[in-house]
Amino acid sequence: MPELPEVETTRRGLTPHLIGQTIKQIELRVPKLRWELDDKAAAALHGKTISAIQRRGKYLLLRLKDLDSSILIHLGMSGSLRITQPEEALRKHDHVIIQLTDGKQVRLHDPRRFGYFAVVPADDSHALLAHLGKEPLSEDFDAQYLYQTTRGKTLAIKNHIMNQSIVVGVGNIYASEALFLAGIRPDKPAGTLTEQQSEALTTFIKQELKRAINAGGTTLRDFVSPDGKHGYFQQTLQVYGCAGKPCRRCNTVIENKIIGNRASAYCPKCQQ
DNA sequence: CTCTTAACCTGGACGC
DNA sequence: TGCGTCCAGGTTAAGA
Repeated sequence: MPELPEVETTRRGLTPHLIGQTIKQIELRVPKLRWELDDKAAAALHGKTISAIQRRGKYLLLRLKDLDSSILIHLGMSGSLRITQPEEALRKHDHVIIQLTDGKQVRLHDPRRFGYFAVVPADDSHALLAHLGKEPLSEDFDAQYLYQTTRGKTLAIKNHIMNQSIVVGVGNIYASEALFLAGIRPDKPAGTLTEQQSEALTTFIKQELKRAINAGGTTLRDFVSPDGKHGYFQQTLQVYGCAGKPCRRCNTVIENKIIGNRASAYCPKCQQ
């Protein structure tokens, strides 16, 4: 579910509920998600006030007032965060509960448990954050940067733009969509990208991420933003999940190819 | 260093 | 209804 637009939608949904709120208790209901969870570190945050919620790539960071630690959350493949009242019944896979002093709770729900919850240094020196690439919606991420980083690379361009140490937040859906719009085959060796293609790809990555954020994210399976609304960007997907169907542009059947262990849908005619 | 592969997990869809 | 198989939005550790 969560690529950059879904994480950003989550951040925006949580912000009005969490800013200025104080943590009463953090309950870790499983010993580990992607990695071990640390009860002691979580307990040290009791009584602390949330001052801001930031996003870095697909990570969420809850900043805490007067503390040199932050809460780091990753939603993995199936994670979501919801604001609930304490009397609401716990669902299976509600793994982390942050109880706030105003009575509300934030629950991290993650069936596949590929997500993560940790207390990390507020200076973002943690290994998971330290080596992240550029934010795709920043001016830093431009055609020249993409072009330069692809030189000499033989791996597929789709894998390159999904590499979080190059550019963050782009996952399987938006990589597939941006490559379609740019007219580039997903398995094209990254090093063979022309400057013109780099320009187009950069433009469409930014465009699609922005459009998806404005639409409230893509709803696949059960993605729900913290206020319970569903995103509706899925209605505008051109190739992702469309294998076997006619291309919306030229009617050629959309093909599916496994690239880097991930399903990759593309139009064999529109994308070269 | 670059690249590929397997692994971590559960649940839903589908075929028989 | 039930069982087996396949697939899924991400990431990284290990191996080639």
